[in-house]
Amino acid sequence: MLDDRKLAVLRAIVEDYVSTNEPVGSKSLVDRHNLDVSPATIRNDMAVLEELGYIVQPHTSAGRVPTDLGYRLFVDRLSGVRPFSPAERRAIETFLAGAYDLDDVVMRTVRLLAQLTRQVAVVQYPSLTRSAIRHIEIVPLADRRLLLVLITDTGRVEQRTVDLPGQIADDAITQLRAVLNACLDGRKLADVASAVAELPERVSPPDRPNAAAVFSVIVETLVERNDERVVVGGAANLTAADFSRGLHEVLEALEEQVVLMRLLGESGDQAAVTVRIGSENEVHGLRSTSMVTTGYGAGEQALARLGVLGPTRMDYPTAMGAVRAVARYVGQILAES
Amino acid sequence: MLDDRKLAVLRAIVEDYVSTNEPVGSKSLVDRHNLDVSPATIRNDMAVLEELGYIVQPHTSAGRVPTDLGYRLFVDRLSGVRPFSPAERRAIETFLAGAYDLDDVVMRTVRLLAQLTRQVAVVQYPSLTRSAIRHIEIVPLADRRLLLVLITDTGRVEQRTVDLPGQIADDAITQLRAVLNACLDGRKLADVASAVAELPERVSPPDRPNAAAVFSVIVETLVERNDERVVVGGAANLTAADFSRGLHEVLEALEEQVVLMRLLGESGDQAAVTVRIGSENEVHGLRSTSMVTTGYGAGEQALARLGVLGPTRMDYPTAMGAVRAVARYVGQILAES
DNA sequence: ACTTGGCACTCAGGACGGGGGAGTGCCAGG
DNA sequence: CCTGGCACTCCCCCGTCCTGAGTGCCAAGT
Repeated sequence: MLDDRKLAVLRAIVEDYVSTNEPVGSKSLVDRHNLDVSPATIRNDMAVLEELGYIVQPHTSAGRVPTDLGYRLFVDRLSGVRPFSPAERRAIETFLAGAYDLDDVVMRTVRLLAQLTRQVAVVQYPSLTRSAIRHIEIVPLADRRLLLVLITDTGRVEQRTVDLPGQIADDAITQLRAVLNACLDGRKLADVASAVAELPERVSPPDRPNAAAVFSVIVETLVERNDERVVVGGAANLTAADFSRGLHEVLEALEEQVVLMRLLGESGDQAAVTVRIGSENEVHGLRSTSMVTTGYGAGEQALARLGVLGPTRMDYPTAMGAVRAVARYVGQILAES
Repeated sequence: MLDDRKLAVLRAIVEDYVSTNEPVGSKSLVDRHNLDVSPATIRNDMAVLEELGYIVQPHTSAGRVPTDLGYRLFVDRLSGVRPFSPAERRAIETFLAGAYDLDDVVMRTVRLLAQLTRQVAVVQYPSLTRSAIRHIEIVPLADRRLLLVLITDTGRVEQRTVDLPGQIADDAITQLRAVLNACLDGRKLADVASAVAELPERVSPPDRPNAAAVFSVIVETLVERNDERVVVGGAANLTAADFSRGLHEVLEALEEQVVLMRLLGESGDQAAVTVRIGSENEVHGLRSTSMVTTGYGAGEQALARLGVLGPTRMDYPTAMGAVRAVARYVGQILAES
């Protein structure tokens, strides 16, 4: 059904279309790539490819354009991941190495990805749940209000205000701080919920209502409210691709943190680079875009995901290479700090 | 030179053009607004207005379009600020009141502004330099590395890692923490630099090199590196206005924090709503956009600025009203927390 | 069973060419 | 100073034509 030449034709169509943005016809195909057969032969192959749903023609008497299915076949079987040259790798590394805190790492990563791929870059903040607590700080703000600051071993700092049911004395705060740090330091955040459950008995009875308020905020922050932020960059690159009328929808989708989270999260394998093409995205406004994502993290386990988003007509090998390389180096940076 | 009717004509032209996005002619003017004179009279007025540079016609035998100068006159003398109805105010208030921390306040503010004005919203994080230190925390991360966390009375939390020249003992950290909090708590950040200068003598000599490293990071963070972040939202609204080819440039400018800072910062009066129209923006890519900004802050002094950005063809009264109202309520929220 | 050249066919897109219409400037009269 | 009338100017829309790239099909060649 799909002999080698037909696959080669599909690959050629994808490559040409990606680089020229024009439907590609049989004649220009044989010219550009050195397939040593005649245009007529190619036409027959293209007819088959079209029948199978890998390509379409926008209108009669026009060249062919890959379908989502065609791109899918392309990334799955026809294209590798373009590896990055040592020079490029060095550039990535030095660019990221200059960062001085987590926010900065994330910002730099977004910029870097956007610039490397000339697409929209999307980076999720390292997840809380996989990391461990390094320190908890409590600061009185007002009479019945505290500021709770949580520092994780990935360098992330979470802050939350707590409204207390009653007054609280300074030494009670000191006690509470000691208890919290004694019991929670070094705990994986995933385990915190259960650890917190046994805390109340360590607090002197009169302070328990206040302590309970603090505890519930901790649990809420870390476990239930899984509000990973997602940072987007390079939106200007969207104007290069012509989404005709859809650009508005794409931009809208990019502003919905929830939507982005879903897109990033729905990938199977954490370590591998995964590609979601066009209609494979369930999000309505992104039916004509593709996402290339992968997990990243300090060490082995993935803490979060990052990737790029662009038109389905995208240079997948390069995008995949960039995403993979950047993820790797961000992981290194995070592991070091 | 500019009698009342001519001003009325200019106002009418601006209003019509803003709402229809089409060059407005003499006839449609007298129809829509009840100027009780004939089209010919209006034509004469328009000729004068054109001569003075307030309006132009895109081509002969077309209606007139306001120039930047025209809009300028409009906002300065012809339009007030559209006040918001009590219902709208309540909506703003309740929307913002749900926020649980500073990040959330800023995010909500951006969304709110974008939605109210259907333009791009721009919100600067509350400035550090105007606020005071509420607490400083030091947490050992590794052998020769500390995490420094600064909490300000505006609820902002700054974090920075410090690389130390030498080892540091736990009790030295405790001492350092005590010294810092004793001397800096409640200080305005603007005064911190001088306060820090006298700190070294309070530290026991052997620890001074390490302490110095910490102090220099503090000063650097708070004073020299004035890295106020700017958050942008509602970029999708740009697609409604037709920037033909310039949309790319606008999006690019919006991704440059530095550019945004300059735009927000360059305003004179902190409290008033200021408008910068088209070519009044020195930034290259934003020559066809206008910005409406104002300062906001807890209490009287402005901590930072916020505003909206859109095409020069913008509903200025509404935009100004929205910016003013939102700034006011954000200030309230900040003052409370 | 493929491949190839030939041939007729299709259609998007650019060039050309009128109207139609909205708008203007000017002028003479109120 | 305002007004109606009038001639004029272009943009824009619409229909027409034409060209060129590309296709599908077929009959002949390997």
